[in-house]
Amino acid sequence: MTEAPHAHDPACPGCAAPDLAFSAHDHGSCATDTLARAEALLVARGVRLTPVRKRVLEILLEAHQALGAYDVLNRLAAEGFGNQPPVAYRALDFLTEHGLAHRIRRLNAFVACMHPGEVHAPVFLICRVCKTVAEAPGAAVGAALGSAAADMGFAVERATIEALGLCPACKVAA
Amino acid sequence: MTEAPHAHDPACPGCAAPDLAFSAHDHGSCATDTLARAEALLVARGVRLTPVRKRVLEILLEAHQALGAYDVLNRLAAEGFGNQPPVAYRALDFLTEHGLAHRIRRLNAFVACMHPGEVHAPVFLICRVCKTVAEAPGAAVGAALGSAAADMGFAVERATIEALGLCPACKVAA
DNA sequence: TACACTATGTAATATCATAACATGTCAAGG
DNA sequence: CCTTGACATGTTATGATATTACATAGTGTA
Repeated sequence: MTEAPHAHDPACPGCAAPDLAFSAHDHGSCATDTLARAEALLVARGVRLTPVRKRVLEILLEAHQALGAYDVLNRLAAEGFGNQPPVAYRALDFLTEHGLAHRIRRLNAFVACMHPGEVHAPVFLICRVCKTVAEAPGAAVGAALGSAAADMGFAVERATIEALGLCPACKVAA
Repeated sequence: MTEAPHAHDPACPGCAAPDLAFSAHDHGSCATDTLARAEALLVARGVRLTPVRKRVLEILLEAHQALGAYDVLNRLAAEGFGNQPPVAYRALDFLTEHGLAHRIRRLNAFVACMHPGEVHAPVFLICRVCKTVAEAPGAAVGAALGSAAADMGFAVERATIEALGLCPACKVAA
């Protein structure tokens, strides 16, 4: 991580994000932890966390919120990496395939996964006011979906489950 | 409907689509029924099913599968309606807002809703082989999602639930 | 008719994503 | 050590999806 750890700041949109969700926490440590876990995981799989890929993962972790591919690209370009879309998309695709990042289709954006390696059917909660994206445990939802699909003879392989609504903070404010 | 009713044809991708899902049925009648229900519903709400809107709904019903906005636009343009994107997007947005159509985010596409007026948290099953989109009953999935979200203090307002996998026919073929 | 309201048409542009190909990097086998 | 093959990155170009802004036209009502 290049960003120093910092305490919870209600003005920071990232402060209600994945895994630690809508509660105070230390960005720096959760990000470094995640990055370390990610590296170990990829080594175990025999694939490489190259500079671009690593930097993209760091960018997502630092932002601690959903970023568009072009947001990521701009930051990469500013640091001397290639400045064409495929540079960002390739790294994001790689991270997504390996479960280190998730795509939020509703936002055309990507977030770092906060618990890489663990099996999880991700469920995303998107606050329509502050745009914060939280990753909720999705086992029960996934099971319900699998069951509804099975009733129709359909076999689920992947699922996109995204809820739009109000996070606790914005609910209070409203 | 401008398309004549026809019996189930395994070669027709629409023949495994919303509501009647993955089983044989009569396209013409399910489409005309749906259109009639839609009209009644809008009259009751005091909004207008104008020519463009009606035609877009018909196009979706005829296609009986997910169509991109530009697919819809091309058909409209061929029939003398405007040929700029807003023409299609406005009609599609209107239909979506009134529950007459749904947006499939994974496909950047739209499908006609087969049971307008009924409250339903739509769940979509997308076959990765034949691209067919089916709408499954989503009450249980929605409830699970609402509950998982509530545990984190998040209030769900809308949800996107889309599963990618294999439909019965393609499962057998594989 | 005049007015307000809604809907449609059109131009221009923004945003998101991929195909195709050239170049560079690196480690394993000769 | 050097070749070779696999993988990764850089770059050009283009395609696909979506929106903003403004002009025009229809609709119902006072």
